[in-house]
Amino acid sequence: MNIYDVSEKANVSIATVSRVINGNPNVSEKTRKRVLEVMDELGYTPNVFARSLGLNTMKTIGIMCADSSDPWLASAIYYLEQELDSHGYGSILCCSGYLPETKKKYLELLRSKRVDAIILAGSHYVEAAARDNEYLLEAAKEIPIMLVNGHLEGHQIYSTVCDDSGAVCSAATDLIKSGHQSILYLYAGNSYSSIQKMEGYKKALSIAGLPFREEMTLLCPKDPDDTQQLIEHAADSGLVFDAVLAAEDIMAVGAVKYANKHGIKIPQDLSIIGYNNSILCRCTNPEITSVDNKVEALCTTTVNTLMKVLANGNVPTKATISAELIKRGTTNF
Amino acid sequence: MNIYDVSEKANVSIATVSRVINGNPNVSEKTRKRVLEVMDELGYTPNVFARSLGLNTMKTIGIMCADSSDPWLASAIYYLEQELDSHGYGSILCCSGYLPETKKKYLELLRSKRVDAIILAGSHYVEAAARDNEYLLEAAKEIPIMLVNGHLEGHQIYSTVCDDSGAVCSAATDLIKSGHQSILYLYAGNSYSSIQKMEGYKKALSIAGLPFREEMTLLCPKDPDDTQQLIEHAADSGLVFDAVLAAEDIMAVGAVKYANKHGIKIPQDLSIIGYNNSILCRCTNPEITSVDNKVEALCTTTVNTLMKVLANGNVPTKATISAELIKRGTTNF
DNA sequence: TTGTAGGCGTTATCAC
DNA sequence: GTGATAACGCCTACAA
Repeated sequence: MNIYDVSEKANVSIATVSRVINGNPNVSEKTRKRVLEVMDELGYTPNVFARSLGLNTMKTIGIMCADSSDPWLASAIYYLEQELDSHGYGSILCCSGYLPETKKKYLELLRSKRVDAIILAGSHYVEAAARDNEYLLEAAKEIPIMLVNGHLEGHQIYSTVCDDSGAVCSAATDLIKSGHQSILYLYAGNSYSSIQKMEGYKKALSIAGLPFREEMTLLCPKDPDDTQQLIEHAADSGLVFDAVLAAEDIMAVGAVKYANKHGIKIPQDLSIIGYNNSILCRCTNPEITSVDNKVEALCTTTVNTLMKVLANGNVPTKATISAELIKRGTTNF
Repeated sequence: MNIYDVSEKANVSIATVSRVINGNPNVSEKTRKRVLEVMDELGYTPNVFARSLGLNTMKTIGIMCADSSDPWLASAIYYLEQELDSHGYGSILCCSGYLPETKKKYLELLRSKRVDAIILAGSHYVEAAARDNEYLLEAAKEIPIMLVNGHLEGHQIYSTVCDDSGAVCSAATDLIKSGHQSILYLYAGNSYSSIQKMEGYKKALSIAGLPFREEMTLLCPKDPDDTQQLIEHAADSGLVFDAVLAAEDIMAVGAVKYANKHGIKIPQDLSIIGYNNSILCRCTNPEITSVDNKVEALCTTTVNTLMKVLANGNVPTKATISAELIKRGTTNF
């Protein structure tokens, strides 16, 4: 079943059939109708492989993420897929893991599939060391690279980021203004957004004239119980704090568990703010105040930018979106 | 940059280059080496479009799910993608939503992309009414359809399911044996697995000689607060229960919130069991006892079955995996 | 062991 | 408005 079968049955040339398929106006209404009927009758669908070969594009975008089961990334994937689909693009998904080598390997894999562009979802793709980002610059020589919540300068590299720094700074400032002096900061690593967030924390302290103390920052695993233990250990060692600001909701959950376990009253004796505004915030008692970093907006903006890029439009290489604090029971403002 | 460029530079025919690419043994070691060197030097990658056209396959599997941001589906996608990748297959992702029309549309979309098979992740694809499954049977005439936690009989349709019925029955029986007489059952809808679970609940009651009472089952939305309110309303209306068995963790979270709000002691006055063993179970206080329905095993089994199918092996059309109860603080056994 | 040539199903460029 | 025909890049009989 191919274009020849259709052309034969409709008594036209394959060129005409092709025109009908592609909506070329140079076909008489009569012919078009006949061809469409035959196509329908035969249940004909154009072969995408042949079409891709000729056009050298599959109208497909590669989406990379470290781990699609991470809640934030999972919803990012959802919004990206939906938005791409609405623009007539398909998506091929790769979970690259967090290691540089595997990231590189999967990027190559996607490139070998000749996707039209690659979207890197999440802030795990831009490393602190410039040489570790070389592979991205390299790939961007060939196809557009879109970063969702990561930032890197380079030809054909476009970033859409949330103002994580500003959001954390603002959240910390809210805590300080409502009377908190010692904010324990829980962070997850040193990805692009982790660094931004940490800077926001430092900035808020600096604005308020409070000193930044290394021991008030805790590198936490992405697990509520492990986080709880870490906090417990810090407190046992004499660390005093009246608020917890977490770079990820899951760590804020750990803080809530810590407080509940030790009979510390939330928010009277301990205020807690999470980040991402995920469903986890609504599972604890009390529910967690959290920064909504606008996954959906990040994703739709990314796709819209990409569409402009693919249409050879001129587009800014960096777009920034503002976060929003969602107030719940772990804070008293 | 194509096979001709390589052949020219290596002073061999394109046939030889092709043989080298495809690991055909009929090439002298010397030639192979030279060709590989040239390929490397030129940075040559075979064009997948041309290859796909000739072979009529892209070594790509379509993955459909209702909503990739659902935690269970998100991890299913993760495991499917990883397992497919390890077998040298790529994955095209589609989020179809929950409506029959859109499911159908996306299935067609995937088919038009000529994927080698389609994996339907989650139990939302098999409807109660036979005629609503017609589109699956139709598609299965052309390519293999794999159901992850759904079951449908048909040519080229393969199912891998968790024994949801047995798991719920066993959990309910545990509750009954530990002294509970009135188990409130929270369910999510009437998908394949929802029906299985409900049957498990009924079976446990029947085995214990307890009556099944319609009013002891609550159809809940996938939201902890809405679920909590629903339970509250039922209790206000005079419904009495000493245990809650939920078909999804998120509803169990709602039950915990209900108990916490009303000062009901868990598990002394109310036992709660969830389903999926997701991260949500570890966010509440106390943590929720939950049924682990083995997403990873379901996914790897599905992919392994698929690989056999694609290799024309003879494989059973249905595989069943057992669930496991993970005991935590919301039960006293 | 290696090379030649035909086919995979489109799209696009010419003529007419 | 329509039709022939040459790409697109690869694989694979079949020949040598």
